[in-house]
This record gives sequence, structure tokens and C-alpha cells, in this order.
Amino acid sequence: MRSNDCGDLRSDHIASEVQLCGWIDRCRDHGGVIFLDLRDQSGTVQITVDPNQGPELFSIAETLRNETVIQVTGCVRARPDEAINQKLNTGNIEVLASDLQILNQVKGNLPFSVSSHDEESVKEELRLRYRYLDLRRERMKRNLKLRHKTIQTARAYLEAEGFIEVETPVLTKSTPEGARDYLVPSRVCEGEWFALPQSPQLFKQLLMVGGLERYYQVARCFRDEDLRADRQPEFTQLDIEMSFMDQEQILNLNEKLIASIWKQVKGIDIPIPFPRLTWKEAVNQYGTDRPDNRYGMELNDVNDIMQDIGFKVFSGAIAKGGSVKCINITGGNNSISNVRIKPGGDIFSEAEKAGAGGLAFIRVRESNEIDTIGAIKDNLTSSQIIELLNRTKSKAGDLILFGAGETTIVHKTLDRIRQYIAKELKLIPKENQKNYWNFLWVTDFPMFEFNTEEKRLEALHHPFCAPNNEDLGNDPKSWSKLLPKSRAQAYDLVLNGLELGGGSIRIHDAKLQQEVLKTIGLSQEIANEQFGFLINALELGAPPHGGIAFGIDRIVMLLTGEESIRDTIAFPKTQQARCLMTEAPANVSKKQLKELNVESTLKDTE
RNA sequence: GGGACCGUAGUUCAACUGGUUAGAGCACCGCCCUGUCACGGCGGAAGUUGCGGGUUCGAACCCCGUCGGUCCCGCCA
Repeated sequence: MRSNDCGDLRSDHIASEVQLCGWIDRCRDHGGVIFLDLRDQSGTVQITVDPNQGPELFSIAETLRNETVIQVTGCVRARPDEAINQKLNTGNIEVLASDLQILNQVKGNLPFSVSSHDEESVKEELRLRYRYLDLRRERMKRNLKLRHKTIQTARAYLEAEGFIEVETPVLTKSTPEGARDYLVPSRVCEGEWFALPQSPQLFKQLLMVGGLERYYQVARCFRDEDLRADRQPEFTQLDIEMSFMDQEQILNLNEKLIASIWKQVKGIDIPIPFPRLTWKEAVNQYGTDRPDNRYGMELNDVNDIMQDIGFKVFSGAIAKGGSVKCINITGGNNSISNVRIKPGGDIFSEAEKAGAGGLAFIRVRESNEIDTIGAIKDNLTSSQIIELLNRTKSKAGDLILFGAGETTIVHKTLDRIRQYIAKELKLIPKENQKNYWNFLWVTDFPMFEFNTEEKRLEALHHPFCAPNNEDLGNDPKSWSKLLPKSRAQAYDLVLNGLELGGGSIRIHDAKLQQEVLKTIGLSQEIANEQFGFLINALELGAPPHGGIAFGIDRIVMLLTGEESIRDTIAFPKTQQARCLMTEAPANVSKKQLKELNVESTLKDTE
């Protein structure tokens, strides 16, 4: 149907006869001559329709509207000097049409303009309803190409490293831990249900037991939880697992993988190895396990200074087992007014959203003088003030903000304020600046955290992470005592405050696996019912193994600079997990439900 | 489950404090135009202000409900 792509035509093609297909991006009808911008996947080129080429051709051209699909035959020719358009890659030439076929018309009005010349922002609701039109636009096309390149680069790298891609089931078994499952009723096995995988975790471990040694998969994962800008009910992981590799080797391999993606996709050399923080360091210094450490304002623990002072908000918090921590904002005296940190202010309300009751502050003046509320100032001795200023490395002109209370709330509050202020004061590097891409490994996560609602320990990552050998020791008899306080051989890759991926060394010992399941409160019976196949496999020659999974959608979001992963996915869902284009989910017939032995408990509204 | 914001011609936006016939750009339709490239000129059509109810002499605007979208908390790694 076509001999060339529109966007590829250059001066070299002058005098050659070409056939092109594509969409009308725009037309300019001058009465005597008509210019058509013809667009295909490669770009656009100007088609010139001259009445001298025949009245039939010309009268067809007069009827053309935006987004009509046409086929053009014509001759490439140089534009007159005064008509050269430097803004276009194809701006030196044009195609003089000799024949023009309409391949498809546009009926009625377009829901929105496709041409990239119309940069007006179209409501996302419309973009999603007519996603195929949105995909024709430059932005989505660019994002999907970049996504493709990201995945291709990963495949090439892993191929070179001896990995093989294996597909794992989408219809699988519901598991008790983790997110809510999407369920699929089985027709054949009456009354029983499949679940869609939250990740291929167990299958990839079983591939290792199966001797595959190096596996990867671009795997679709499903989680039936509420959505966010960076969360979709179905999303894609680059899932990797390998045998006979320790944590150090796995991290090395993966930072090379990430560096090669950034090199291929963005042309940027990312220095390796990536910096590392332990989980404990991350939480203590930044209040979160995925810190953005491109700007300062680290958290300072001032419990020792504040524990006995007369200001009860501070000393009382510590007495109850909580903490007092603070961040120093360089030059904050000028950049942040009191109104903003007092009740009703924007910074105060950020603290409130994190669960804080208040937001204490100290303004640092010359000669170690401070300004703050009387209740704090009157209760601090000058040596305590000097100690505080030293601890926080504060100078005259700085502003110190405090969180006091339950330690997790203090961390959450200061983490949130830190990020908010960095954004407000424009402390975050721009994409063209050198330290914009800030990769970080966070390691040594705890194995478990306490779930206060259910009053039991929960796996922080998942219950298949191997504990740290030093923490656990060699005596199985002491495992039940040592496990709850052990660190895991688990790691997360963090980029600019976003978690890109995470993984761990897995347990390959059946006894230890059972002990971990017991620790999170699964009885032996339930553990066997849910994970018997895994335990059996671990008893039949499982190699030491570990791996990682990266969130492809998030990686592409960062590479494209988009603020939502929806813009990296061809057909995403709305926050109500609905597809506006197909209108899924939708009702099914009673007959279908009956076959599946499923009945709705919703009242019939018909 | 909870909080915040949004919904006006096909589309992007406007419409003062509740006050005449809800306006404009682009798109669309008609006419004119041979070098434009976000072409230009003249004219035209286009609206259940998401939907339902209420308050009011009077509602796009205020109130209640509902549907849809976005962001966030809870939830989720």
C-alpha cells in the first residue's frame, strides 16, 4: 500500500515517486492549491494538491477533513526556497499528489483534536473513552515507544546474561497474605475459585527448584486494591529470579540492568554501584524506607536533649516511648512565614495529614539566640540550645521544625513535610541537572512488622524472604525466638523517593520456611494447605536463590516524566478500576453465572 | 470506607455578589482565496450548564442527593 513512511522523507528522495498512507493531521485549502499534512507513525509530511494535476483529484482533496485516512501517490519535490519550513524534519520537501484515495472517513465531529499543534489539555475522561484517538497523539505514541524500548533493553541485557523468559500461570491460587485477590470462578471444579496472581513469586521460586537457574518474565500482576496515580489494578513487573547468587551479586547484576536501560533509553550514564542505606538508616534519617535524598533536611533525633525539659509536648512524648525529631530548613526564616507553620497554614496542614497534633518550630537568630513560643524557649537552657544547634547544624536564618509523639507518626510527619518543603522551595533538581537521577538501594529490612489491628507479626515484604544469617544463627532451636527480630536479606531499589522494585534472597530450607509461616501466625495445617507445594519443593533439592521485581509502569513513568502510570499504559483503568472505552466491568447473563454456580447478593434493581 | 477538587456547544475555556437572549478560540457547515504550514477573509449552525430534587420573584452559580473523573488518607509493596 505504501512505499515510504511520511516522516522519513528528505531531500534525498527528491524526484522519486512515492506512495504514502496515513491520517490528515491538518489541511490548508487556499482555493487554488491545497496543502495536506499527512501523518503516520513516523511523522508528518506536506502533500501538495495542485489543480493542474486534474479536477477529480482536486475535488476529492477539497472534501478532506482532519483524521481522514488516505493513500497518496505522488512525486517528492523540493519546496520553493521561501516555502521551506525549518520546524519540520520533512520541511525541505513536499509530495505533489498525482492520485489520492480515501481509505476511511471520519463521521461527525471528533471527540477531541489529535494534531499535536493543538496542545490544549483534553480531559482525561475523554482521552480514556476514545483511547485509540489518544494513542494517535504524539505524547502517548512517544510514551509507548519508550516503554517498548525499556522492555527491549531489559530483554537484551538479560538474554546476554543467560536468563530465559518463562511464562507462569495467570489462573492460580489465592493466597492469604498480601493484597486482595481478583477471583475467577471455576466452572469445571464446582464452587472453587482461581485467583489472578499478585506476582509470580511462588512460580519463579519453583522454576529455580526446577533447575532453570536464571529466569525472567515481563509479567502482568493483579491486585484488587484502591488505585492511585501510580497504582493500577493490573500492572507489569519485570520479574527476575536466579540461583546460586548471593545478595551482593544480585544487586550488582541489577544495577547494571538499570544502568543499561537508562543508557539505551535516555542516553544517560548512571554511575554504578548505587549508593546504599540500610532500612534503619533510611527510616531514622528520612522517616521513610524510600527516601529522596537529593536534598538535605535530614531528621535529627533530639530525644536526649528534650527528655527532661518542662515543655510537656516534648518530654511527655518521650516518656510515653515516642520521640522528638526535627529537620533544619536552611534559610527557612526568610522563606517560610509563621502563618504557614501555625494552625490553618499549608505546612501545618501537611503535618496534620500525617497524623501530627501540632508542629513546633524554632527560628535561629544571631549569636545562638532563638525565636519560638514561650513554652519552648523558657524551658531550654542555653547549653541545650547550643547542643540542638550543633546537632541540626543550624545557623542564623534557619528554621527548625519538630515532630513529637509516637515515633512512626513523627517519621511520617517529618517525611511529608520534608518532601512538601523541598517542592515548595524548589530544592529538587531539574531533569537536566546532574544529580536528578538518584538511585539508592535500601537493604536490611526487618523480616516482620507488628500489625496492631490483627495483633500479630506480618511479613514486611512477603513470607519467603530469607532472614539475615547473622541474626538467625545456626541453631534451629533458637529460630522461633530470634526470627521475629531478624533482618531480612531483602532490598528495594529507590529512585527519587519512589520504589522502583524490590526483592530478596529466598528461603530454600523447608524447616525455616515453616518457622516463618508459623511466626506470622499460620498454623501448620493452614500453612500446608496454602503452601504445601512450596514446602514439598524445598524438601526435594531446592537451590539457594533470590531475585527481584521491578515495576515497569513506574520506571516508564519516570523515564517519560509523566505523573501517572496511566500515561505509560495503552489501555489503563480509572480510579474506580473501570475501563471507559469498553465499559468493563459489566453485567453478565444469569446463565453465565449459573454455569459458574455464582449468585449475586445485590438486590435486583430491575 | 473517608476527605478535597472538578463536570458549561464536538472541544478548550469564559459568564462579577444569584439578575436581560449563557459568550469566545479551535473543530464543524457554506462562500471566497495558488505557497501555506496553528494559513487567511466573510457568513452560519451548534447548549436539557452531567443527572434528579430543593431554596428563591429569579439558579450554570446556593443547598441535598446521585453519576462520572482526578488527587489524597485508609488499603496496597
